[in-house]
Amino acid sequence: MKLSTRGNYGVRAVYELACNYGKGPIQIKQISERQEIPLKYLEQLLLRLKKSGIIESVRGPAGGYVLTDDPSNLSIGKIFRVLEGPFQMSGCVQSGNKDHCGRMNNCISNILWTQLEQRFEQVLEEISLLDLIQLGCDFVNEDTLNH
Amino acid sequence: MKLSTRGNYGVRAVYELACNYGKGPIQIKQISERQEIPLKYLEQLLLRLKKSGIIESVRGPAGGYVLTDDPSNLSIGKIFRVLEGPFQMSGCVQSGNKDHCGRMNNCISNILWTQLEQRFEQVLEEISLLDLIQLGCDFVNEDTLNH
DNA sequence: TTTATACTTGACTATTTCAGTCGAGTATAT
DNA sequence: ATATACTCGACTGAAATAGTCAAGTATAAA
Repeated sequence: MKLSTRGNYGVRAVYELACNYGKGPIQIKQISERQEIPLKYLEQLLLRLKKSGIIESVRGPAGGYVLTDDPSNLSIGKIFRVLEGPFQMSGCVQSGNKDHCGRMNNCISNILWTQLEQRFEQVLEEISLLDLIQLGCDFVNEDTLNH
Repeated sequence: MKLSTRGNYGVRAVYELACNYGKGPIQIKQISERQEIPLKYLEQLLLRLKKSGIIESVRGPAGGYVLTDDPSNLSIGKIFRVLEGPFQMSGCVQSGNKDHCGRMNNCISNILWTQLEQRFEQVLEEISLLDLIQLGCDFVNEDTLNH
């Protein structure tokens, strides 16, 4: 059960923007260096995050990326969904998909997988970028995450 | 965030055994047909489940597979772990892995990913095969899964 | 003791995704 | 003008996925 690096990279990149929220743009090169993410790969990820509306770009000298909204309004689930798509426990069942796959009615997948997907997404939804900032850069308070 | 078919197939296959718990072995061919899982692929999965101790095999005519333990003692998380490995939010951080990756201390991944992994596994751990049986083949009671 | 049944094992394969690279292009502040 | 910094499309090697194929081995029953 391995998730790709994209969500991981994405959260770390946006975290850099969140730390600087309200203080102007941060350059992609800076993010790349601080978070040790390959620059050209990061470009792709930030572009997708921009198209989704999570971040904005400022072109030209002294440009960079900024967060469009307050860190408290951005969950890590939203970042994951943009970069990795929604959770899918199986090909035939997607959250909210009501289409029948032919054996829908004697398939235990039916609601079980949908439920699991929803609960996974819920876990990601509960943590905001503000939480990450407040917990500090170098260490995360386990109690808060456990809530 | 797509999980492979193996966990899905695995739960469905073991579900067939769980329904027949205490009533003798079920043949792989039967599982394959009822759950519409490719026979040769299913062989691989059942072999792994057998080696992990979750199921046992009986060779020869009238043979097949049986669950080694009561359905109430088997979580779907255990099946997933055998067939897909533990949750990994990224390559560098695994639950319980205390090795340093060089930038461990200024990496927000550090405890965050570990926490997420644990909470995901917890979700899978909460649902037993008995739950699945009791909820019935054709429909799953959402309230129980939401608990 | 043969035989049919059913699990066991290893090797092989096509397709897709991942993770990343490369190179050219566009917008803009100075 | 020009240097800076984001944009975009195409390309690539490696790995995982989702299977298939072809041989085994163990055993109950005739």
